[in-house]
Amino acid sequence: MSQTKAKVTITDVARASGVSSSAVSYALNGKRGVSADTRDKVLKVARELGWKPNSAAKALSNSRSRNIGLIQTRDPKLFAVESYGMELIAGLGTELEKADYSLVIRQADGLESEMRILKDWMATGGVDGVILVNMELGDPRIELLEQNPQMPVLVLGDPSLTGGLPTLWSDDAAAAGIVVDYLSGLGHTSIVRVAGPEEMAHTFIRDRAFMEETTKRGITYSCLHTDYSPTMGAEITERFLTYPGLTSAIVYDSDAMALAGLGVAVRKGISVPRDLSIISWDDSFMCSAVFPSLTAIHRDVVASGAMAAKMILRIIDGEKVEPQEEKPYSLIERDSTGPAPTD
Amino acid sequence: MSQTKAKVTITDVARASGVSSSAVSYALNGKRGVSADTRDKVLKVARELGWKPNSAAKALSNSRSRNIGLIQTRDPKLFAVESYGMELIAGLGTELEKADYSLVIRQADGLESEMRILKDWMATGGVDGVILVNMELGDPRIELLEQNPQMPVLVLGDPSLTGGLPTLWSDDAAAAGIVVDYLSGLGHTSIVRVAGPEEMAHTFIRDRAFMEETTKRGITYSCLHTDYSPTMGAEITERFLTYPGLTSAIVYDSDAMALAGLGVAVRKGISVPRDLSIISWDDSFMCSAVFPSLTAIHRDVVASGAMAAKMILRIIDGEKVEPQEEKPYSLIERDSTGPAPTD
DNA sequence: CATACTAGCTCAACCGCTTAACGTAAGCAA
DNA sequence: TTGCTTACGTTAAGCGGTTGAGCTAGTATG
Repeated sequence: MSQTKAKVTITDVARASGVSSSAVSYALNGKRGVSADTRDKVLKVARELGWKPNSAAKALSNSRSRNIGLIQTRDPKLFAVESYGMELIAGLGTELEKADYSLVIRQADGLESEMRILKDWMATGGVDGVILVNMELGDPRIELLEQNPQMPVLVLGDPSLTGGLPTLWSDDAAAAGIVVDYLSGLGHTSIVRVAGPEEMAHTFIRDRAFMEETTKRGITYSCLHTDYSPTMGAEITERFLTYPGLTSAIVYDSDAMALAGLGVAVRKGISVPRDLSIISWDDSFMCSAVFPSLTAIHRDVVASGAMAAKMILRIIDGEKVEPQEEKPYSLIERDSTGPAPTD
Repeated sequence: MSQTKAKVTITDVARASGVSSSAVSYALNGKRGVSADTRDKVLKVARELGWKPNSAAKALSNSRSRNIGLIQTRDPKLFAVESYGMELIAGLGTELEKADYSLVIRQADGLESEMRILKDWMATGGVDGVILVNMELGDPRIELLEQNPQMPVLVLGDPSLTGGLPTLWSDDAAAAGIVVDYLSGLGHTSIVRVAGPEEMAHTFIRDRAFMEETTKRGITYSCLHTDYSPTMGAEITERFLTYPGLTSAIVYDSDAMALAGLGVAVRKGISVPRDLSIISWDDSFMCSAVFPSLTAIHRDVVASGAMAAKMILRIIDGEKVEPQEEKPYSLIERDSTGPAPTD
């Protein structure tokens, strides 16, 4: 085995193959300027010596770090609650891997520190592009990135709220329609929604869509916003269920809250789905594992992550990328939903 | 506002403050060699121009990338199932952030590709240190890193299986003792364990510990290994519960499998905890949200991540770091465990 | 046969920052 | 005055690659 001693540089390869370092560079990068013989020789030597290009040198020389940046905001504890983050990373990661790109993750404890990190990346060239997630209403990141068009960016969020930046988005409004349709079809005339934080862009989109869809069908609709924590989801459920007959269906904006809500209902002796139907927005293994299993709005986050990776790479390559829609949500019917109770 | 036009380099700062670029470097890095006046001037100019050191240049010059590497193996879909990964990242991230380090994540689809990535990092200098997780028995990564002592590494795993490498470890054997003690105290005379994959180092440790602890107390113990998927956890539970009276307590190696197992039991009309006690190894919000809530072995993964970050940074700084133990596991008693049924 | 062109290679500059080595002037003691 | 420090700056080399501009020898062209 080749004992990788110290760092082996292009100069070592050059010396060992009896040519200049430029020739080595040409050979290794498949450029013209060297004969086939020399190229073979160099490649062979490089392989034997276990040469790999130093990433810093390469980055400095062609101003490309081969890094994609992703910033995690929100409370670390809450993060773990959601499968979204991990699935996204997995999807991004696998696809970036193929392009020999790395995913750089930084942790922010709010929009301000996220802005700082973004500015940092723009000034230091630490990443070749960024992916923005968890967009808020009037998000300052949009303006920042619009003002600095030299930094490739992909926003995961609704195009109506992301300025002119390239986006990958899910049609949450359509999904809201599916949910309302479905519940309405089961005879429910009232829907309660335990939503995410009000300032989140996707919450806003959903809020509006639910409002419209329920109004259209003459369904009573009421909505309370949470911080996405299961605890708060449980509290609100508790409050709603204290007055029986208030609603026959609750839609949760996350699987974690749906699970917590289900727990509350069961504890209160409320039968799901006989007395109460529950829908989880976002599907995960929990939804199918728990009893009764949870009807859920499903989307393939890993696939979206992979798609996002492909898009940001194209954007980095200078392509103009149009807003693209994810594979649409689908409703997975399980045991937590049923006909509205006939009182 | 300062319109960040193009990249601003140290040379720009030098020109603008009328000194050489070296003087600027000294000034900005707080080194001696410049007068207080000059230093102030330079700092002021740098701030005005919005200068930030180019990370590639800095990395090239002092052979420090300020990146810590973490490799995700395992099936992306399975990943999302566990909160462990995300919590670890969160813990690492917040702590690295303080030291102005970034977390670089790469996705591998097996040990071989993980080895490739590690070798890559060692040759390219892409990261200053790596954190190894999900250790397996006879893991080839140990040997690789031992042979290349120039690459700082921290292993998250039991010191008995990680050669001489620095480790941060949890005392799984002790926790196994706690579990067996607890169940034994409740009068259970038989324990079934739905474990993780056999090749995982921590599974091995737990296997051995459970075997010893149960033998010591004369408890019937049987164990089946899974791939950690909730599906497989459910299947095995199904199989075990087909013969009633086979066991009165099941311990699951992950919260996901525990939830799935609970679902199976409830569906079969088995009362938890009256007829069956369930313990989840690894606690998460699910365990408290579900009904009945799950008694669980708890550890603070976010805190461990933070500790791991501090350790790897010290290792990078050349300190010799002794194997360190995480805050010990604790058993959180909830509703899924109770006295053994008296037949 | 002189000229032009091209393939194959080397030189040297450059990416942006660090740092050892050196120069210079001021400060101080003898 | 000389000699020795010390403080403050500059120059230049180097980190490990890339790349435009030569240079040289071989081949095609008129």
